[in-house]
Amino acid sequence: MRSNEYSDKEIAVFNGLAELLKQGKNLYNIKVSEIAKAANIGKGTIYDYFDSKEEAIYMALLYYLNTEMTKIVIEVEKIPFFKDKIYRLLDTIEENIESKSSTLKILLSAVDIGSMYNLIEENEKLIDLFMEYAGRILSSIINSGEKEGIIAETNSPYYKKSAIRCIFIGFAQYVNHKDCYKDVSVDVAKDVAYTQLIKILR
Amino acid sequence: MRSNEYSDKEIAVFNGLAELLKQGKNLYNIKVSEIAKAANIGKGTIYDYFDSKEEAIYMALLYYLNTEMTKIVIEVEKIPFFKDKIYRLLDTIEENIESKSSTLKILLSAVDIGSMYNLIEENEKLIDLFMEYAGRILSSIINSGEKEGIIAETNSPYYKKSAIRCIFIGFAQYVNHKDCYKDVSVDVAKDVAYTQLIKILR
Amino acid sequence: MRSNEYSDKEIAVFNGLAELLKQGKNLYNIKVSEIAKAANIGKGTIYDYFDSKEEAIYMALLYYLNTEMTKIVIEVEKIPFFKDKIYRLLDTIEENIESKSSTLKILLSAVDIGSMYNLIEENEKLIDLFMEYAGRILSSIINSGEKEGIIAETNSPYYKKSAIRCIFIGFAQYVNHKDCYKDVSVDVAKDVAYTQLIKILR
Amino acid sequence: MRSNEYSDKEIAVFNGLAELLKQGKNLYNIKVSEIAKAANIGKGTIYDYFDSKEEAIYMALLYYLNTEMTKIVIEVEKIPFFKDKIYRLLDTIEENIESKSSTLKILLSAVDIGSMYNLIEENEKLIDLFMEYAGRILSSIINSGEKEGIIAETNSPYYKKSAIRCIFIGFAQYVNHKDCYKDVSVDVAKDVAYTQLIKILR
DNA sequence: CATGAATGAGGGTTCATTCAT
DNA sequence: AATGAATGAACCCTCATTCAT
Repeated sequence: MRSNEYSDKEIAVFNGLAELLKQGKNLYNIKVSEIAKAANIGKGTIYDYFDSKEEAIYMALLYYLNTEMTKIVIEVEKIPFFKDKIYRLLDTIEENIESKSSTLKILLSAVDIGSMYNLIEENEKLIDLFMEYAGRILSSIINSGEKEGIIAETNSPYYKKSAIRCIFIGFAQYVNHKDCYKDVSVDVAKDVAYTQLIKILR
Repeated sequence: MRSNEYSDKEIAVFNGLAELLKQGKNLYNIKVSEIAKAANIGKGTIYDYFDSKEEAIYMALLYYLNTEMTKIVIEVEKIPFFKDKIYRLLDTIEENIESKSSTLKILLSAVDIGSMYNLIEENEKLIDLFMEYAGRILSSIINSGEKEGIIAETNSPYYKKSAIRCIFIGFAQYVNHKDCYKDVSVDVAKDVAYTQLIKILR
Repeated sequence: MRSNEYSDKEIAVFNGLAELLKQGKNLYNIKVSEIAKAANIGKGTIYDYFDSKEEAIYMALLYYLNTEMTKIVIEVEKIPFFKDKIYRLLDTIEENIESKSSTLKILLSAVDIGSMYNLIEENEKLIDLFMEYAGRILSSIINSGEKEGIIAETNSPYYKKSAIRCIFIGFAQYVNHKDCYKDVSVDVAKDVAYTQLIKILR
Repeated sequence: MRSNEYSDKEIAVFNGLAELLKQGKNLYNIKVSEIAKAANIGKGTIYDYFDSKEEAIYMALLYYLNTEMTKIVIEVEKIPFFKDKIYRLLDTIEENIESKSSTLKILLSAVDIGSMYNLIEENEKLIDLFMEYAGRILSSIINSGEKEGIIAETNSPYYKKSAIRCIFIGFAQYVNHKDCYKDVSVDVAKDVAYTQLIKILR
């Protein structure tokens, strides 16, 4: 999925939308006129490239999901060691949730939200796409873990995948509700996550 | 938080809203006239009890969060044994996610969605309230686990809580995306979750 | 037109309405609920005595027009001398325009406004009624003026009446836009009015 | 205040509103959809040029007050002689009150009515503007009257102005309530007005 | 008789979409 | 191709009126 599959105007719309979301606008109140302005194009132009506002938003989410997840997948696949992969992803999760301007964060909250528009079917595609990327990341991690003898190969594939997924989601929850855990630093939370993961997978 | 804190009309609005959500209407497109119709009251009556559509929706979410979570907390606290508690909650998660008509499911997806309206602050309250209930459930589980010697008391409170939370969220993910795991039955997924939990907590 | 032609509730509505107008509420935005509250009766009760909000307002205007104008007519008719009559009316005009709480002032501005509601026909009645009272006042004045030899009887009845009317309206204009005439005191304005009147009628 | 300060659409709204008023619609019940229809534009377009219905109405009143009063002022200032000025204005008053389609008549009744909307402050501006135009007309008349020796210069400025104003308002009253004076023709009423004026000013 | 809770028609305003330029 | 002025359907909310108590 290369960006040059999209025209300049489409990219402009995607970026304009991302910009608005970063500024705190929420996806549900967003107006076409705002998108057009943020994209520096005329309102009518959006309708030359998209059939509706909803489609434009959906395409933007899709674009960013691909862009951002591809970056992460590539990055993780480049890291040779299990532990480094895990910590890199914990860092990524932290950054993306903490940062107001993380397109991924917006995406992740948007994914479930897509249903707001009558794009439920399309929404499924977004989720599936995300799962696909997640699958690739999990595979890469399991690969390393097994090579390094950290993961007991007797565990079922589901067991292994769900274990890793759980740990990441658990950490994401921590970051999301950090203020509920004032006595737990981020580094401690990461170490806890890693320790738990090791225990499960052994 | 007893229901008789609310007037009949308020309850009617809450139920009407739940009804609509169960029917697949989504929270973002919902119209006041639909709510009124579903609640079997006049449109204007809503405004005798709530200041705005948004407030009505927020109050409904709050009401159901309290109602449903209270039920679950009470149920869990009545169960004496660790393992039974875990399996009961796994069942609850399964039921709530599977069932189109689960108000809790709607709630959980709505909670993060509440931000759509300009009730972000109120939305925080909803999340905090959920976290509070979740905390009570976790405490009850940990209590049993420690009594029964399943949970090593040397683990930090955060370690214990996050472990349990992770496992539940992980299972919720499974149920949500069941079709991605066609070779894994629900019972297997539950057993995996329990096994993982035991491993982490030991 | 004695007040005992009206029931207590009707009087309550009239007074409530007057109260609201004195408080600066304007006749066009006034709500039935406000009238009911000001009248210390239930909203529904108004409909036991009036067919509609508009009718209630119209009846109140009529009531006050009668009440206030009757007072003025009686007062003027009691005064024996031409000059005193004129000055008494100039005083009355001043008081009524100056005072925020003058029901007559409200009435006079309301009279032309009555057309707002679809009571144009009724509005005509209000104006006619006012003209009738005005006619009695003018007659009384002319009577005195002629007896005292201030008014030349050779003038036509229209000439005489219009002269007096003009002078009063002119003074009313002065009071209404007093801030445009900062160098003219009220007493001077009254004297000017009287002087002009004498000149015309002679 | 030239009309090209306004866009075509604004003028269309002004004219549409005037049209509606001429048709007997009253300012208080007027609907945005009616204005739009009368202006031959879409309802939404009004909101591209005005912030609210009230603002649109206020701007229309302002526009017509300026337009109509400017016309009258220019006309009067062109007339060289005192008597002709007076009779011209009496004619103008007659025409404007008689004609259902006089925008000025509508304006004058609207000016005091403006208070209905919450534009009381703006309403003041309208009245002040009217007074300003009226002041120019009075000055022009007095100027001629003094040159021609009709007005005794010993009279105070207020005396002179209020005299003229009174006469005009008095005549306006006659026209407004013509049916109360069935034995007085318009021409007689004008002559009476002029005679009275001469008497006062001498 | 008196009430005020309930109603729903109605209207101001917004904003996605169109289309003439 | 690109625009943004214009549109009008849609929807939230108000408030005059009703009617069960």
